[in-house]
Amino acid sequence: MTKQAETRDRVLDLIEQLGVGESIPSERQLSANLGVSRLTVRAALDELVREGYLVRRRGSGTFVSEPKIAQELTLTSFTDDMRRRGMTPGSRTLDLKVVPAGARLGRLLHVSPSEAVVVAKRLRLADRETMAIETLHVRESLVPGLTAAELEEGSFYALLRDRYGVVVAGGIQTIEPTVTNEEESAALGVPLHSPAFLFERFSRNEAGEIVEFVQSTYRGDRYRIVTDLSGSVEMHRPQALVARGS
Amino acid sequence: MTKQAETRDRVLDLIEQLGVGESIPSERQLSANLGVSRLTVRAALDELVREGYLVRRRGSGTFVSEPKIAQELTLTSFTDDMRRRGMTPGSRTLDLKVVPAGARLGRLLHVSPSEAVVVAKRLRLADRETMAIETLHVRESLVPGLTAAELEEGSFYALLRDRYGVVVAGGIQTIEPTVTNEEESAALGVPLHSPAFLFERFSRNEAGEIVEFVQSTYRGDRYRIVTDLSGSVEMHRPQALVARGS
DNA sequence: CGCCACAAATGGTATTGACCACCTTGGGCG
DNA sequence: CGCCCAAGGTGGTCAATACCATTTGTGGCG
Repeated sequence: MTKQAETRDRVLDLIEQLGVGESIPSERQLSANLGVSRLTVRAALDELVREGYLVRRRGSGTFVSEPKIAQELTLTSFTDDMRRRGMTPGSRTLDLKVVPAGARLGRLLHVSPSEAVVVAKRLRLADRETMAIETLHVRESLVPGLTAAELEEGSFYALLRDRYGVVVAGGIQTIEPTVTNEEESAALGVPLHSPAFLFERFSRNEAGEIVEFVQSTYRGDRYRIVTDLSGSVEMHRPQALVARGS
Repeated sequence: MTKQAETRDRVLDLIEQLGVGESIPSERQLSANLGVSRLTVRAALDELVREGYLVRRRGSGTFVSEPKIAQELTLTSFTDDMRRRGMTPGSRTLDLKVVPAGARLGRLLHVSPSEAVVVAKRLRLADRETMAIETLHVRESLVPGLTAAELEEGSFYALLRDRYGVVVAGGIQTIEPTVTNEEESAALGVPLHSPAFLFERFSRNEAGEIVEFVQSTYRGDRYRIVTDLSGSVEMHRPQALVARGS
């Protein structure tokens, strides 16, 4: 455990005992109290400021900040995303098949066109209501024996990690507006040609290899993206997805 | 100009002359070459790493990273957003009027219904092509004498800061999918009922007062949101703020 | 020829000391 | 009583130095 990490934890303890808007001890005081140099304190505070726990005010002090809606949220998992806002996530597998990748999928997943690929179509539910319809593409060799039932149990990423030892380390996601087609309208329970988000995500493991390609259509009447613009200059970090309350 | 900012600019120059994947000089070399301490170099590099220009490899060096197209695209102004995408931003004011806020606008802007409000409708251009149509609402007392021409010159936020001394410090933005109506289709040059993004943004100054309310409709065929999910694992921290008593 | 250990170089962490720019506050003056 | 300004405290920046952990290339040994 580095001193910086220890300092971070100590300050986090302090933060928990304080209310929003109260000030933490000055950097010099923390330095003396914790027996570390001021620069180490600053490095730890830098981290906490980046994460949104604290705000600095030059000449004044460092204060506990209001919890930000957008902080701590990751875009990676629908399951986590829903849980964080108190909704119960669910999943219903509509179809699961193993097929040769073919030209298009092979190119997208960076595998040979003859390689076996699992293609699964499923509904994503929040509080038993359909929030999105999703098509998942993943190399069959990564998830041998994957069943439709397993896909409904919990987070796919947790499954990947715990059962198959595949850790999702990063990815790229694009979002565009679209309108629902017949299949999507029926699945989501919305009128034909309703506005919707189309999410396309490529996930990579630590080695940079593509793990999955996912296309999701989110109903536009119940799902919206909320971004917190606080600290627009310095904070080049999180964007978060937030489901609109019903 | 602080030494750190100078160092940052120098390194940025170096980056432009190098290709992706090439290494910049070591921190110690930069320190010697630029005549600043290694700490200052590190602070500057920290910033560039945060912004995605560089990646560090312990024991190996610091390298130019692949350009991340738009990972914080919605966090800044349209002007900055387009520049980051390598396009030339522009603006054309369609209409600008000063009207009483009324009930709805007064509530949104947190002002009296009788207060004068500037309502401006303008096209946002990228490389001379229409990218979005936007309606801006701002208290008239904040921007006395604002003209249509000024709105076309550059970033509205730069104008607010430089001419009116109003610094936008934060805000909340929501994004939802929609389809274009007649006016939007005509303005954007797309068919009626084309998919589009509807952005709604509330900006606040440092005091937390609402500065502006903006509604923007972005054409969905040319504008996509791209998010980089790398690092989402690291950001997955225990959240003490939720449990904290208020 | 191939493997391995070691040395050099790199970024990561940490200390001490100093000065600056800014904000807050309290005391003094009108 | 109220205003103003100076002093002290705060975060922001910078220097010089030291040691650690990791990576990598190279030279020597088998």
